[in-house]
Amino acid sequence: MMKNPKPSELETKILSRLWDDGPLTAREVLESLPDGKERAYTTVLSVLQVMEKKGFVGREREGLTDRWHAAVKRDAVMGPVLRRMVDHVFSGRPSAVLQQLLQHTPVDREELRSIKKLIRDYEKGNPAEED
Amino acid sequence: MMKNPKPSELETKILSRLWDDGPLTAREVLESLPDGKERAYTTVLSVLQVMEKKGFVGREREGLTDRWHAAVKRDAVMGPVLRRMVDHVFSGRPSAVLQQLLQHTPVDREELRSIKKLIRDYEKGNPAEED
DNA sequence: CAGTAACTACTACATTCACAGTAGATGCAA
DNA sequence: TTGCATCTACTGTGAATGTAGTAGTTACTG
Repeated sequence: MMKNPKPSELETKILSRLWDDGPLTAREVLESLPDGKERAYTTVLSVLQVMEKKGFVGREREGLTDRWHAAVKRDAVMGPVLRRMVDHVFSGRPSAVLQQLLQHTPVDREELRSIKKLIRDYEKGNPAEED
Repeated sequence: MMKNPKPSELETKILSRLWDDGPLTAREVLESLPDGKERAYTTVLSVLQVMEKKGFVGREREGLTDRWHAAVKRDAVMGPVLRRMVDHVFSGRPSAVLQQLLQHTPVDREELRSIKKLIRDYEKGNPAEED
């Protein structure tokens, strides 16, 4: 449908809510936006409507209100975003991103385990050769 | 100096060039921008001038031209950006970011080594330094 | 059935971005 | 010393973004 019309900042936040907690009403989205910023109801609704035109979200009527859902997968959106970031800002070095991550975000034991597993799995899938 | 006035898309690309290859002239920046897009010289210069006002970059005269350099550290800018991304888009799970990374960006042997080292160091409670 | 509450559609608007043209300065080539 | 090339400063512009108001619709309340 669309190639990679990157969602804007606010659009991304909205998508994240939809990805995490399935179909939500505009009001629910408004009230659970991850940055806790004050916004008018119509602000979120407007953005949702724009996003619908862009194909990022869809909706179904439920009773007297609409429930919105993401129409694109998190991977499909964020993969390319990360890819661009690695290429454009970290000189193609994903390790540089990981470094920032470890340094600037909280990584609990569970997270660390996940991370190590990801790497083990990756190595299994891509037997160390290349160069 | 400034809290976290997030640089725009293009500003970030420019910063990335300055972070990687020290002071550059406007023309050098233009010609080495990581997305390979065609732009006028004055476009880059304009953006650099705006960035200077924002405190992102500085310059020193060298002969008949200015050499621009980053005035903020990569970590100071990208750390918070990544942090926000983790919080707002990946529900606070840095591992989810790494997963996207492994899946959508090329990771050569050298990179994989770096990544593993980062994690070893992190576990040692000894976050790796720079590069 | 009239009033109110909640929702949606449509429109508006200030700001920021990305982009670039023009004019003026300055050094180099001939 | 005149002209060309290149640089910087300044100004402008279309589009996207984030924001919200207004009007209209729908349905429940009493």
